[in-house]
Amino acid sequence: MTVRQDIHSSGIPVLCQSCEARHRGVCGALDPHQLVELAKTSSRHSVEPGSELIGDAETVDSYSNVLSGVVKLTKSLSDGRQQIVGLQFAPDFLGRPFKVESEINAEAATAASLCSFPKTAIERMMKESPELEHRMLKQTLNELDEARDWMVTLGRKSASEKVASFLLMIARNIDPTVGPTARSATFDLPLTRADIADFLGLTIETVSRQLTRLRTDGVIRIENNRRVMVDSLSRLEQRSGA
Amino acid sequence: MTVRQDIHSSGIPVLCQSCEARHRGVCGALDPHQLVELAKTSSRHSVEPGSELIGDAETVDSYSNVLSGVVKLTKSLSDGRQQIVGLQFAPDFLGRPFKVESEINAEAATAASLCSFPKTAIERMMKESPELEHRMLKQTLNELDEARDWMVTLGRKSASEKVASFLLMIARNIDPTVGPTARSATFDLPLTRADIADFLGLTIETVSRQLTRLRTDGVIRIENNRRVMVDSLSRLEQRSGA
DNA sequence: CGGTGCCTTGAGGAGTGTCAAGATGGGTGG
DNA sequence: CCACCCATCTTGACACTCCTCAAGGCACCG
Repeated sequence: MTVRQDIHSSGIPVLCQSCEARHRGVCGALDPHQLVELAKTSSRHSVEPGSELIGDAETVDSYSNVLSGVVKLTKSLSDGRQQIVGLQFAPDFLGRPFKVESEINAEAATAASLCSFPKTAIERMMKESPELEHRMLKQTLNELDEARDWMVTLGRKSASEKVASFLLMIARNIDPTVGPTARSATFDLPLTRADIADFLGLTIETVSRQLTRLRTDGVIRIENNRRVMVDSLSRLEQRSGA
Repeated sequence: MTVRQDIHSSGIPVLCQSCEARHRGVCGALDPHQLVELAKTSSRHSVEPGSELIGDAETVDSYSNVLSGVVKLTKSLSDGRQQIVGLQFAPDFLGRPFKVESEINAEAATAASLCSFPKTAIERMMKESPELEHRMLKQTLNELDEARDWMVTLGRKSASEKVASFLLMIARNIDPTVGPTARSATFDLPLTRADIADFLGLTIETVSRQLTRLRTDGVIRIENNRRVMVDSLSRLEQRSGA
């Protein structure tokens, strides 16, 4: 036991030993030596809801792993209309390789903790480690699949289907007890009504009305405007347009 | 001259010698030996508009490069509502690595020519050639950027802004003379009104009305329902919401 | 010359946005 | 502990955009 543990954790930076990104995230592609190198220039930090992570200047020359919380990726039109184009959960990788400037903004939707490292460090390692680039490719492909799923929602679903679809997606990402066979779910919404509206291409009022309707129809229960209980996920799914 | 040509083309399969994908596409990542290997199992073929390329069975175990024409990627809801989630132009790569079944359909929007090869061949080469995976990552990141741009269009733009945005995007992809500084453009629409509607999350009628409005306002001219002339791209851009 | 797709145009209505008011809840300071 | 404030959320009335349904035009083809 002690020997096995020594084998597995020998040389792994303290910072990384209990880090989820080392397993399911991109850091899983790195060997102990590379982890040590990366950890030298890495730092964990916590951010408050609303903190700007990428966008108007600031942290443009670093990448991060999301360790907890939810980060929203947004794009805006010149007149202020906004659209959320992605949500990142742990242990997603945050940043856009091979591009100096991003037209995307990233903002903490909830309290969140991140592990950040300089762009140059990761980009150097990507050149050396095909496995790292392989993981990046896989995550990017997954994000592309998600983006295309949401394009269907944005383009072709009604307001009530959009809200139901959103709740389903959050349930699957937030409630750790929700597997493929789960029948019910409980979770705190990581987004305000305004964020949900920006995610679904609706207004705050429409989101609120649809949530009220789902509540009065007995599909969901809501506590404190944030906590949502879904007794029958399949009933919710029926309303999501599938 | 002859010597130089010999150097550059020595050992390159005939199939590939004049192929655009060898320059701007993923095949640019392969060395002559690998090209020869891949070409052994590759085949070019032309398809007619409407041909199903990925989807209900058929060619699920092969990848392709788009050599000419336009391919539309679609997703559908169970009740038949459809959304186009991407358009592929030459020399884009077509296919979803690391996944057995795709929930995406691909269909030729115009007459198109493709170069296809077995999944296994590419996947083997990706393991051997980091450069190939690097190119795949870059294309995937670009597609993700495009998808997110369209999410803004789908979620936050009005019908007239959507149609203007669509025309701009097509102009930039189709008319070879359109650079960043071009003031005007002429092109054939690669999509029917129904396709445009599926792309923009609108109905055929709304698309038609908005095109008519752009025409009566003098922003575009249309011949034969397909050929579009834009005298002032900046006027069109003003109407795209930017 | 009549079909058959594809596109356009019109009239009317449903669904969502807009504007405005009021409710709720969490935090702060007295 | 209560009073107050502020942000967030809900609800209502109305307007407008876009969808639905229906008819008609146009080009291509047998």
